Amino acid sequence: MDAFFASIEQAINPRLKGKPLIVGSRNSPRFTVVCAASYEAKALGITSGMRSQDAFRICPNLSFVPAQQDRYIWTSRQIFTFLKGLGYPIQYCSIDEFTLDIGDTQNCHKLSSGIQEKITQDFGITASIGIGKNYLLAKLASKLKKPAGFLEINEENLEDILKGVPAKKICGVGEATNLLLENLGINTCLDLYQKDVLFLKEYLGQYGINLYFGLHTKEEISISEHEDLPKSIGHSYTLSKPNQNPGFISAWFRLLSEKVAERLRAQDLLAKTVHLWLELPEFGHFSRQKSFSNATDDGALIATRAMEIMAKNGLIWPNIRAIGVTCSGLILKEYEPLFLEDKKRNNLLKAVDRINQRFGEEAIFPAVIKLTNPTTGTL
DNA sequence: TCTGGGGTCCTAGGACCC
DNA sequence: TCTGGGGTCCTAGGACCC
Repeated sequence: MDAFFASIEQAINPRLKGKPLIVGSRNSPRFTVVCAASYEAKALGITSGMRSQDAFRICPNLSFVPAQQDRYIWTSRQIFTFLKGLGYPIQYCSIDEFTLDIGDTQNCHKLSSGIQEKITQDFGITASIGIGKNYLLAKLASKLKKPAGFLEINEENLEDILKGVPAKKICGVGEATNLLLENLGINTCLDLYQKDVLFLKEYLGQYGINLYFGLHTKEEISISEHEDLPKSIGHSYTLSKPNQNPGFISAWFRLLSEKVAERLRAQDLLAKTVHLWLELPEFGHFSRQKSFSNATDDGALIATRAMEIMAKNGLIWPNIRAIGVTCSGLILKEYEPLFLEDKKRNNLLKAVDRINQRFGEEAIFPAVIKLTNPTTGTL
């Protein structure tokens, strides 16, 4: 989908249509970055990832909408369900991107325009479609004609198209890799496409091998019964200014851990590993992880473990600017707890989840994480 | 000059097992 | 205690994507 979050906001609110608009990561236009920019905003040079203050400098009468994840997730699911109904093997790539294996379907142009019309009709937004023999080429094709575009890369036009596109347009080639490629004299996608696997292996290691086969292999998407488990679930928050108050910091540990735990429980997952991530004004980024033998979906325990990791590394209430808690080592929760104490705790958490589902996300929560101003993060 | 927040994959060294 | 060889798991951190 094109400028997904911004397009949804414009579809819902007609007053925003045709206007430069950004969707911000937080409620306030200050202290936030651009999550998505409408095409009208992009035309002025506003890009996602940019600080919203800078965006306002470029365009003072920019419209601002805080991100409303629920809407985007809902729309994404509706589109996924529609695409799945077409009967081709499908893969979820990200909230606004899906891959279909259409095999040897002859008239892919007709299929594509049908999909595009349906999405525009039902949701008021546009999609771009790329066709290729594998994910990397299809994804590249979809990027080249945005918005509302269609491009097929096939054996006949492949060289013509790739020779005019810089190599860094390929998904996975970022700044560091691009610099390496430039030093090897590889500037266009075609340069990269024509290198052999041994050459790429020599200079890029395992990544070079993956890149070679990713570009050349004819790919198939298998229809797997169970959806893949996520690898990690995490939340982080940047404070408006550094803080080292133990009560304040531990409240944030708990809040982030609760958000993670809630998502674990929603997907019937337990986590074995807890990652702690901190940004310390004096030291920069700090991250440590630890695995535990008993996996958990309890926010209180996750918070305790995160704080243990901090203390074990000699950090006793350091001055903190940003804090993150992530869980990995995720396994499916297949059995209910055996012991009475665990069972009671489990039932309590389930009840809390049900109350919040019914009455809103913050209907009930541990008292220690009561924040009077979530924007500034004051207790 | 990283600004925020949510992710994935890969590397390389250490601990530990047989 | 060191000699050899094979393997897994854990951890820190880099690169990249949206």
